[in-house]
Amino acid sequence: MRHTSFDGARGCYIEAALEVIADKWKGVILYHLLGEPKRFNQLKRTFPELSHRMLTRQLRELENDGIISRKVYPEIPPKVEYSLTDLGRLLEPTLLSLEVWGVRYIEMTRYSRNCQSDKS
Amino acid sequence: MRHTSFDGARGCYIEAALEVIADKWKGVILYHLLGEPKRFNQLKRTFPELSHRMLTRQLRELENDGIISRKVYPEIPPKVEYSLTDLGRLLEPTLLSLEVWGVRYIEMTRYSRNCQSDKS
DNA sequence: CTGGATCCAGCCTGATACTG
DNA sequence: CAGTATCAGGCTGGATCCAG
Repeated sequence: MRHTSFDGARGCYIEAALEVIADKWKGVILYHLLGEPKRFNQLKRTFPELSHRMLTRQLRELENDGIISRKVYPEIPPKVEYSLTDLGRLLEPTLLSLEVWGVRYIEMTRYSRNCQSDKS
Repeated sequence: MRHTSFDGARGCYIEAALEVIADKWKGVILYHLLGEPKRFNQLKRTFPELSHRMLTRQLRELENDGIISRKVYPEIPPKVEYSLTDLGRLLEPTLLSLEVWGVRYIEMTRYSRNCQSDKS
């Protein structure tokens, strides 16, 4: 939306794309949704550092942008599943490409970090 | 594919990647550096919405992350050129892929924005 | 031209409490 | 379980000034 003057047509598309997914959490969320649909708490557990509120917001935004879809099961207790839309699934090559780059990045910068995903 | 293990530690790489480039401006800057090296003001003019301060910061961060390199010409007035490093250039497929997605995104969301402007 | 430092308003975020 | 509302505090980014 806040898409204003730019240096030409070329930047437009990537800017639009970045506007939607250029966010660490969004990217990671989308990445984790590449597989099967996930429930809210499932995602929440996946990202301990991501607060409840933020996760909610990110999911909302992604949903509004048509990248993920939210399926509510009218049950008690509530059950909601998030999955990629067709549009979201189109991001798969990009995300995987980014992951590949991430590997290179860590290699080349000799990042001596451990890939522990559990920080709970 | 290992689509079943997206919950695991594999997220590390994409997380690392997103941590570095998951920023609208960084992405756009990198995109525009895919071509020839650019000077500071050149970039600044390219992104009117991006403030002097932010551009400086983003460039610094990208530089520190080894994605772009900064070449200073010891002249008066100063001249500095920014270009992609080898690592940064590895992002090209990802960025282009993202751009392609951006096209789809705009199409599918029926974004009625006009991306035809002049190319400078 | 490039870019650092400072000030300050505004947004954003996490925590918490509450609803269905 | 899933999600919203509220609020205080921190962080961020823009504007500005200064420097090489």
